[in-house]
Amino acid sequence: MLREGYPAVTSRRVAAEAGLNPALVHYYFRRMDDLFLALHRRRAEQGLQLHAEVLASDQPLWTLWEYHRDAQGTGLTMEFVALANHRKAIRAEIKDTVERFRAEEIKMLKKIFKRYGVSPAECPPMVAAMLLSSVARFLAIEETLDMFTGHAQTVAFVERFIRQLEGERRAAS
Amino acid sequence: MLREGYPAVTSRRVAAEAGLNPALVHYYFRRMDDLFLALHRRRAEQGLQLHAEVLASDQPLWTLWEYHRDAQGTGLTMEFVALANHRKAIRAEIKDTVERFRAEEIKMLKKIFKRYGVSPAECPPMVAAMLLSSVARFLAIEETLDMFTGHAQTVAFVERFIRQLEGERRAAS
DNA sequence: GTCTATACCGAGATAGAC
DNA sequence: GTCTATCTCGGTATAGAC
Repeated sequence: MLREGYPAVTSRRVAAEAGLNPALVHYYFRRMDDLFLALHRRRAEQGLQLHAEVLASDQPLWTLWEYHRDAQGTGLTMEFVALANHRKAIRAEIKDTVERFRAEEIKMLKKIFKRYGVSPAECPPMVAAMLLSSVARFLAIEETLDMFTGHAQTVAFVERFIRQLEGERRAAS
Repeated sequence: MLREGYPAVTSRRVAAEAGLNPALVHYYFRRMDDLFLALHRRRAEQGLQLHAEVLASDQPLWTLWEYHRDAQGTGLTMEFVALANHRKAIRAEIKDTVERFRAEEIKMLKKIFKRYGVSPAECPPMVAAMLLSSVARFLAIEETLDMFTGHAQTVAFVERFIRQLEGERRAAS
């Protein structure tokens, strides 16, 4: 899914990867959409786990930023968004998940900004959530094309802000 | 391509849209990749035209921002990036185009920032180009999912910066 | 549960008549 | 140029044996 996009995820290939018969895929997941939904639900659970880790971290902004910077995770998310756009049956659930994650991150950033004394006037937590996700996703997309021009500078620019709030990154997550 | 993604663009469907025979598609574009490349080249030309308009504009930042905010354009660009990721044959050309556009925008922003007296230390033109594209693309992606939470605030946040530099938007492009 | 076999569809692509 | 006809492939999905 990550390497060749969701259209490459076919019952035949899934079976081949598992060393099993294609018919078995349809035994466990009647339609291919059911398979995608199952995968999506598993990812959503893992994502909630990660969110909890962010909140528990003593440098939550750094942790959140690193979480978003993960190119694999972003790549998969993009595939699911593409899937949502092209498959009516699963669109609603994917949209719901994306919205739930956004809402959680906004709540997280509200708490974090309050702790650091950032006034919502100078940077609303909602806007911060959008900017963080935007930049991280953009970088991830370009990396899949082996494009890296300006990435280091952009990362430095973002991390300057994070550093102002919670200092140098201490422990790798 | 925009509505259902590039995998939905098949020789049969292209022919049907044109009211012609599927074999004709292969007559004009031997492989489907040739068709995608032709489309991509036409878009690239139009993009260069738009870049020229940005430079000629008396409010270039506003014009550039509006250009990036176009959801259709962004949607198509995303499809071509997906295409580049999954089709070795056309990957190189698409990557080249994206890089060429980025380079042009950086050059543009250098000129614009110099005119407005923005020091590269506080905001490198390269970073500005990345941020502008990131946010605009992110908003466009979410709009395709009918998500709009936080969009207005984010747009306002970006436009506050633009307004600081070149004042209120005067003429619609 | 796991397999074989198969139906059915629609994709890309080409040959060859007109 | 445009068509008909056709090949081959690989996708989804199901029936039914084991």
